[in-house]
Amino acid sequence: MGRTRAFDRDVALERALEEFWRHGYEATSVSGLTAAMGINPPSLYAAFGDKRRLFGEAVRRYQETHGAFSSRALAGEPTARAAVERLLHEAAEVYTDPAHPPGCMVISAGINTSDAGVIEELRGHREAGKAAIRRRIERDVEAGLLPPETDAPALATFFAAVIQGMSTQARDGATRADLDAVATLALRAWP
Amino acid sequence: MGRTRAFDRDVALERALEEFWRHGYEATSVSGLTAAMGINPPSLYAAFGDKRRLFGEAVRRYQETHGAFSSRALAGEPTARAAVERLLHEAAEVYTDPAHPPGCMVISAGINTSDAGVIEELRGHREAGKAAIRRRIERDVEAGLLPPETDAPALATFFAAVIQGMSTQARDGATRADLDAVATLALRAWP
DNA sequence: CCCTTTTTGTAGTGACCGATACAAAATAGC
DNA sequence: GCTATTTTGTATCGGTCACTACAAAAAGGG
Repeated sequence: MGRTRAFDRDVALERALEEFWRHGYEATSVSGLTAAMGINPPSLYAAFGDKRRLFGEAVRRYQETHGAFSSRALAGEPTARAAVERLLHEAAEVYTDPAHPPGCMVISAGINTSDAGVIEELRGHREAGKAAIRRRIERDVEAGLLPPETDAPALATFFAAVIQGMSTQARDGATRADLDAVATLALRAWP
Repeated sequence: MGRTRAFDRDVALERALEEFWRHGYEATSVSGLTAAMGINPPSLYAAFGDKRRLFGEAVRRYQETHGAFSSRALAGEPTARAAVERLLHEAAEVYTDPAHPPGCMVISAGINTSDAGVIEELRGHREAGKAAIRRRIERDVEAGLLPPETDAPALATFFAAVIQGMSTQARDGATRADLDAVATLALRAWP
């Protein structure tokens, strides 16, 4: 019972996600959000709580859609080498896709915000991504596919850093070809 | 003639620089600046013009002090390989120095700001840094120290991306040892 | 001393921030 | 149709933003 909602909650969330992606958490204003979502402030607050919770939902949606290539790449290849290679080249593709803002939302949206909860939430996702790379490499070490002296944590930090650098390069206007070249060079570090 | 200034302009500028370095351009408020500089708003505006021009002076000062290791490394080694190696390892040291904010101000301070002038100014510095790496590599190619098929632009983009990734990792709490390992791995891509 | 110039602290300016009060409008159950 | 419930648009809240008007205070030149 009651008046039915006049907007599509999922579509509005996707619009909000892209605002946060492009401008970051703090630089995204509620008026900018409502304009992008095509609704008024009371509708936003009734449907999503407040700006902070809307951001939380946007991050979750991002991880399940635009950012899901990462866990798919790490889980869907027979070797760690192939998994990381796919991860880097898919990052090159996604980060420069003109259909949405450049780079990675989890990497950039929390930079230069004062909300410690936002910073920690995104940092947690980045650390989880780094740990996933490390575990995928360790799996191949234990399986005998990589030398036992392989430094999986250092490699994971390295590839995480390369991916974060690719995100920044994409925001600076790098093309997919530029980032594919970065990915290829980074793989020369493979043990 | 006239009342003498009661604060040291250079010291105040360094304090402002660190505020911009830690919080970025937009997230740094004038009240935060005046608190860090130990002065009141009229003194800030009389001495530096406005927030935007103070930021410009802070960036110039950063390039001449904390960020000067970059051009020194590229100019002070006999080979491009040694220059880039020094560049990466000095970045690892500077980005994690607890005496000042982590990471690189030129890389992080402009992220998620709406002022297009600020974004463009910092992007210009980043592009100049990338171009300096490329020219240093090209010099060794022309001198016969590197194979003629060496892709200097791609290598420059790669090392620029690694440095930007190291800056983000430093902001996420990476240690100097972590970043030294990243630097060592990145150098495996050397032709 | 007095006059001019510059800096200082106080106390604000209008604009925008995130978040809401309120009542009209729209739906469901009876 | 009537009531209860939810959403809607308008208009606004107190707080903070970058910035400044103003006058007292502090210096130099005569």
